[in-house]
Amino acid sequence: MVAANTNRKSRARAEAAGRSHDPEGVRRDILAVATEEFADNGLSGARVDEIAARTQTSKRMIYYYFGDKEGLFVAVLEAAYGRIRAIESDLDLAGMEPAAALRTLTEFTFSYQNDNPDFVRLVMVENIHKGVHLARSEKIQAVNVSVLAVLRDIYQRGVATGAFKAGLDVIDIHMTISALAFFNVSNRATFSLIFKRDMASRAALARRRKAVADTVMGFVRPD
Amino acid sequence: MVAANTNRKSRARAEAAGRSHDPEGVRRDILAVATEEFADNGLSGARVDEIAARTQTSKRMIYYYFGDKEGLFVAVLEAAYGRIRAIESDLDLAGMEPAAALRTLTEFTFSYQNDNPDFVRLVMVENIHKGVHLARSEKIQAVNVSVLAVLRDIYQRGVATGAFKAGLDVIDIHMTISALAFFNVSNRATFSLIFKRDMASRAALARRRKAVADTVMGFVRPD
DNA sequence: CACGAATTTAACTGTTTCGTACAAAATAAT
DNA sequence: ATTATTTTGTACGAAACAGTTAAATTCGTG
Repeated sequence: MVAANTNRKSRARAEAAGRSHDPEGVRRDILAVATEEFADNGLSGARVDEIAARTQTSKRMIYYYFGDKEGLFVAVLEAAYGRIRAIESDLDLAGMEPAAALRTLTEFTFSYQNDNPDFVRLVMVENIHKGVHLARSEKIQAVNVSVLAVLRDIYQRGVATGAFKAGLDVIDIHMTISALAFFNVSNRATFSLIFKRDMASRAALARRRKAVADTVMGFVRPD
Repeated sequence: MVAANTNRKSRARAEAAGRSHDPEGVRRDILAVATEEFADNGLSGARVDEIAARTQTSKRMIYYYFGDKEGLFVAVLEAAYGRIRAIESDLDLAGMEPAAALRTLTEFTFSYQNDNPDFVRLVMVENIHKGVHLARSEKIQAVNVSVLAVLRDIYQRGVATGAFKAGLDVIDIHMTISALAFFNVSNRATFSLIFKRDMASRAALARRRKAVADTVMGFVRPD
């Protein structure tokens, strides 16, 4: 009942000395490369051979650990969703004043998506495929509901103090935040091309982040 | 200087009688099928053989008219952008009161994107590919700036009457409208899966359309 | 109606790509 | 010591796939 080679000591040794048995390290290596490859080229566009070539290991190991290409994609999605959840739970918004908390949450979401275009692009790819891989994964389903709890707390406190308009749907608010943050990454190529607008520079991001936060605050503002 | 087989009479005859030479009809047929196929499966995921099989014509004609798979994709994008521009220019917002005009424009955009998921999905696909096909097409570049002129007129009139807050960027407003309308289609699969929210029913769309319009109005509303 | 240009048909080519087979060895757990 | 897990490496099969060759048909035009 002891976890195989996953305890800290043996793993650390394996990595440091370049030892040969390090299943978790191999998985991480494959997942990191596959994340980039799927984010760049989509599910059909990504090449298993190319992923294998860019890892420290071989194609054989991809199939050993992930079964097939789609299994690898599911694992990549799970890892990506896992990362954002881990970071989200680090935010301490319960102690802040409602308006400040909502603005902070919005700006954090915006910054996270912009700092992690691979996550956004994976979600785009998964949506092109109608969410079938997400649906297949049990791990992910429970993940993102935690954001809603945080937001619900902020909103209810805001309504109580009169800072926010009553009667809004928390999922609506979340959708608005997500949409505005997501679009800046997902549609950057076509939008900036058509409207000749830089969307990736530090200054442009700061400007847009403020506009997005203002938009969200405008939505919850009482009449 | 007379256009070959493209005048109305001969085309109509060709279609009606099932005649063999009908270049424009063949192009339309291919484009219609390819639009669905690319929107469903992405650029790499779409299969030329599958597109060919679903047309009335053969694979060879795809290459005859569009050169290669990417050429076909560019043509599909051009046609999709062309359609939205054609409809947008039909809206008569110049005569409306600024607030009503902005709300109408927002709701129209929302409805158009939701009624035309293939358009949204094509734009997603193109963004996965960093906009390289859009960049290659001269036709599209000039297209979408017309929306900005309409929006600029509305906004300036609204500022003049005091209905809107001054100092906003028209592209920012457009981006907000686009993001909120787009997301409802682009991320429907993953979002509705995670948050167990129906986003496609008539009632859900009406609700969300109002929320989106309220959000936009909140953004331009004076302090 | 002749003749060159445009359009269409049908079978074919060569490569890419996912996934596996085979054969064996190093390492870890018990 | 023995059993299970992890790793290496190459080569290969079979299907999927984008794109082509070449000839035939139809059409506009003089």
